[in-house]
Amino acid sequence: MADPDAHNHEESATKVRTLADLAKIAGVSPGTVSRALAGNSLVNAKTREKIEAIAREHGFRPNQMASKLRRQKTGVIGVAIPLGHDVRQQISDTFFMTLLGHLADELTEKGYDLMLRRVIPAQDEDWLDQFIGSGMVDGVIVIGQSDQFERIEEVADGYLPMVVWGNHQEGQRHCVVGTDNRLGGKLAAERLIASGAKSLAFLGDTQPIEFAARYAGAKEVAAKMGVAIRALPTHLSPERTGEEIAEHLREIEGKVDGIFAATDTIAVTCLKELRESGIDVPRELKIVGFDDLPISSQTVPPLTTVRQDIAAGARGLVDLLLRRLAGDDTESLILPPRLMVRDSA
Amino acid sequence: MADPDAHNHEESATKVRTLADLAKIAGVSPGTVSRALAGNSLVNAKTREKIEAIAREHGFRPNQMASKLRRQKTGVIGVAIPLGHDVRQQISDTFFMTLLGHLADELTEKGYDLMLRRVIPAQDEDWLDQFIGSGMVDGVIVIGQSDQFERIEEVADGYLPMVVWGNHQEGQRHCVVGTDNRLGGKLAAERLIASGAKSLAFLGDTQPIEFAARYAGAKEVAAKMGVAIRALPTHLSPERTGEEIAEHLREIEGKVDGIFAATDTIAVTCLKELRESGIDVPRELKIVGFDDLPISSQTVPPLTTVRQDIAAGARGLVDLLLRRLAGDDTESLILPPRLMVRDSA
DNA sequence: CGCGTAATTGCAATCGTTTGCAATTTTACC
DNA sequence: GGTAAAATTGCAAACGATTGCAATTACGCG
Repeated sequence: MADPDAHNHEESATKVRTLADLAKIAGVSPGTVSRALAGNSLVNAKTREKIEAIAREHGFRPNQMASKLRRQKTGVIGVAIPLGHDVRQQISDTFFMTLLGHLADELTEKGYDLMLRRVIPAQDEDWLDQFIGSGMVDGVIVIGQSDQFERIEEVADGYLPMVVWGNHQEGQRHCVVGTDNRLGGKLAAERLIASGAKSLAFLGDTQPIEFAARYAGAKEVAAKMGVAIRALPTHLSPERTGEEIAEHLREIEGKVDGIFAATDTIAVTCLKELRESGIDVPRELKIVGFDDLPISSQTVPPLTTVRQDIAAGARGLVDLLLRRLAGDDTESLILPPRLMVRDSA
Repeated sequence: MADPDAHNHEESATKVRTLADLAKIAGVSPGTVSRALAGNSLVNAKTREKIEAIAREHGFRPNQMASKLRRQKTGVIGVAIPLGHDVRQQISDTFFMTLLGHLADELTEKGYDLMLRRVIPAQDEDWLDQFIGSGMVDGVIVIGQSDQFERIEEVADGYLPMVVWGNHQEGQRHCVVGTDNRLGGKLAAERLIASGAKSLAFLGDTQPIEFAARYAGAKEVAAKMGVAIRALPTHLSPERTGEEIAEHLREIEGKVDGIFAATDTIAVTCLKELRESGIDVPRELKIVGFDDLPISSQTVPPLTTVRQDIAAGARGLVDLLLRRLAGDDTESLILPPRLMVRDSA
């Protein structure tokens, strides 16, 4: 605090870059410096203060690589975003990005750094082992199972500190945090039917198991209520999606009066296309989305959607991962979805 | 390829975790294994193949920490997001997240990993030195100057491999990539005035220099055209912003007929509040935003806004950083904004 | 077949910290 | 003041890969 010249890092005659350098100046051994800087060890208070002062004066900071090598832990959590089906789909997807933001918050708070890696499994089927085996991370969070369910399962058998955002299936072996997609799908379908829809369509790719589960839930309800439902595969890549949806809409015009969109992003595009076609929502066609993105309350009409609690998801992911790092073989965490009734259905 | 049992990583009697282990099996020295796995060295082709086969069979991967320590480079680029004024403002901001996504793409493509760190300068004024001095990254990209302009300047003097997303100011020393905010502000104001606005308001926080420059540009045009303009400070934190904007709108009702929103996020909220108040856009009130987020073309009415080319920005950031890593003291890169005329003004 | 050169491989130092263990200094107490 | 116990500090061996230099082997050619 009473440091008269904290700024002259540059001026200091001798560059001190290693513990040894600093040790020489302080007149102690490197070991002592290490302990002093680590803080909690058993070093004489006066010695520590002196060392800390010198360190501050020279802007010294111990080399992390060496430290991590020696301690065999990195303090870094890897976050992988597999882009399975539609390349470039998710990295620009608001939902995943928001989740990522929350993850960054949570991890930082717990003192971990976050290493982000976008992977294209199709190009490199070894992606997960490589990330884990790289020795760069203490644990891994995978955002989205994409079409990599099996691979993740395999890895999970031999690698504890991994948690995945995605869908939970009966008997799966990897630890997952995610919304109950099937239930969400049910809520959506129930709502559509309750508000008068007689014939439903699911807009989205049914390959990814998250989406498949949403569709399955909707299908179950539709079957029970004696309502038809069909799936219209829709990609998420920003360029094609508009055109594709427009096509679908033309195709189903008059035949379908209730749309369950796999994500809000799709739903919002839908709303836009419908507005341009002069089709009234919700009178002629009802729509329910999924996610409850910030935009969804601001569309016209405001979107009825199934909410995923992203912040809770991020907290869960980090929480479980830390427990796993501590050796605990945690259970999965399934979050309840919540129907946000607004005006589109 | 002709590997009869590539799967039995687990079964392999002896765990091979180090170069030395592998070397023993292959009957060569660790040095040779290192060279063989590195690929490009001068190792006998047959020896290399044998080593690679063994490595594959045992799922061996060299320890990164050791490698990085020895080679004195990490292959990791740090990406810092300083949350200056409004904590939690930017990490959930669509614009920054999209930029981050593109950065991840670009960096991955160039073979770098990305370490993400969210920092709250107010809590830790040493954030930048700490990130750089951590020895964890070869270079740093800072997303947004926030209120940390001075600190960044200081650091830039002694640290070459840093590039910042943000605003460019006459004579600044750090290398920046960003949109010409002042010009963007001018475009916005010109558009508002051209479409008939007689009295303008700027909605946004004028503290961050990016926003300040946008406001300055608008003010310049307003002054030249003899039109009034006022700034209405608006925070970006998701919770308060709606209420705050509503308040502003009540306050200026009738007095202002043209709004320049500092970001599309603000503009979209504005549109929503106005719709609820029954104020017609653009007839009674015109609005121009900034960013051109994906949502902006889907609002009602579609938002006229100033477009920032995020992808080009990310490419520029990475490109300049790599040149700086190679020792080149690069110039800043200023991208031209583009007015996207839609229906809100 | 012998020798010179080129192609491979092995050796051993190095990157900078951490940490168990031993050595030393303090402190406490009789 | 002396001795035992406690508190500090120093020593030196890891951590695991890389790489300059030296040593060995292979190859070409007269």
